[in-house]
Amino acid sequence: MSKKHEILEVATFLFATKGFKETSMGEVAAMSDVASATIFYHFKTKEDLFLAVLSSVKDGILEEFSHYFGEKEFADGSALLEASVAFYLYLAGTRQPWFLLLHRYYPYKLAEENAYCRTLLEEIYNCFVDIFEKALVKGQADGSVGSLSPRKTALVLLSTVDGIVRFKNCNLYDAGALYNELMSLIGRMVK
Amino acid sequence: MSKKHEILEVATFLFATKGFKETSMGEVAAMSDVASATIFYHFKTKEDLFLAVLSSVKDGILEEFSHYFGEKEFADGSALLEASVAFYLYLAGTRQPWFLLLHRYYPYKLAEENAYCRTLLEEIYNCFVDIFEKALVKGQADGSVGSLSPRKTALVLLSTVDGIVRFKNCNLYDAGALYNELMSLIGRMVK
DNA sequence: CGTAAAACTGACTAAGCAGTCAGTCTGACT
DNA sequence: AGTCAGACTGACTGCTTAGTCAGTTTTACG
Repeated sequence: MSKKHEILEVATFLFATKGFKETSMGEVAAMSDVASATIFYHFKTKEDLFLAVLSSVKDGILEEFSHYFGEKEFADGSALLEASVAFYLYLAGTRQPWFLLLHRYYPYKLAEENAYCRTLLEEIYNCFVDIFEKALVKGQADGSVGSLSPRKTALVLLSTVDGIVRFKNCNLYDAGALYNELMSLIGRMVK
Repeated sequence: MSKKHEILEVATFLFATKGFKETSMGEVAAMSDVASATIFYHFKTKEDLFLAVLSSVKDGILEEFSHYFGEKEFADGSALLEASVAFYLYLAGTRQPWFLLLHRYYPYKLAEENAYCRTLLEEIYNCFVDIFEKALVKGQADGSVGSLSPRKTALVLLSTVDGIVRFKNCNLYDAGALYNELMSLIGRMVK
């Protein structure tokens, strides 16, 4: 593994688990087995390193998405919707650092003044909203979903699953224990 | 206003809008029109100051809650549930700093090693979950809510509204635009 | 091999930070 | 007036940190 890639992986982990300000470049360097000046050779500033991390997270999410939905076929919109929720929860379980990162405030603060950061966040969240919206539209076409605004409903659905993942990552309660309840509630919600 | 109280108000605002690590004691002192040593006279450490802030937020939430639900009567559980969601959104609008604070990761990180912090967070979230749960139980008694697990459903509802508030505070999309949709979706969800 | 660019590093700097301390000020009570 | 406790402060310290730089090592290639 190239040192640049190693730095990126370590930084992803530390920014996610400790936070941006709480992570020092020296720490990243030590864990990457690299001199701290090496980080500044590959990434101009600490903020630059963060943007590279966020970009790699975006790439990872888009890749996982196409891998998960790539070849599968779904009976109807309702089944696709359920699979979409399951995908989100699966991703949050296997890629916890990504979600820890996205549940911190720093990226959104940075997005206020940094257009590139804003773009990255929009791509990530649009991806998620689109998954839900497409399932709802498909469901309305085949009759498995009732009449409602697909976009707005998708946003509410994303809020719900994202909220559950956040609470889980904050150790407030367990997402797994809510899985069945969540699915039946969502089913009734969009019927 | 006593200087101690002034410090607490300024710290609440700064911890909420900038974050714990990103806020310096010097900054709090300057905005409170106080010498920085004065803060350390009233609060032993920066962490202590944060806990005092969180505690005052908890008190504020409990007070707002009893004020809002104090004398009102509700036709049925369904109406109470709607009022509960409205209360959460109202609070998030009028007391944005409280929610910005609660949507940061720092308090939950601190809660892992600090029992007092954990207690404060539990009191806050139990308050919210209880509001929803009580409405659902009342609704099941009067028939306006279907058969479902009140506690688990309350957790899902809290995730939903909390998720919407977070997205709004992160400038991802507007909670207001979703109000009507949200209410009708929740209504269908618990029917 | 030679050499030039790219990758990497140790030693450094300047700034910002939480927290301390010795002492001053204020106001209440005698 | 005297005194005493609590409120407050300026000046300081020791530590951490992002970022720099001049120089060394590694790599790619003719």
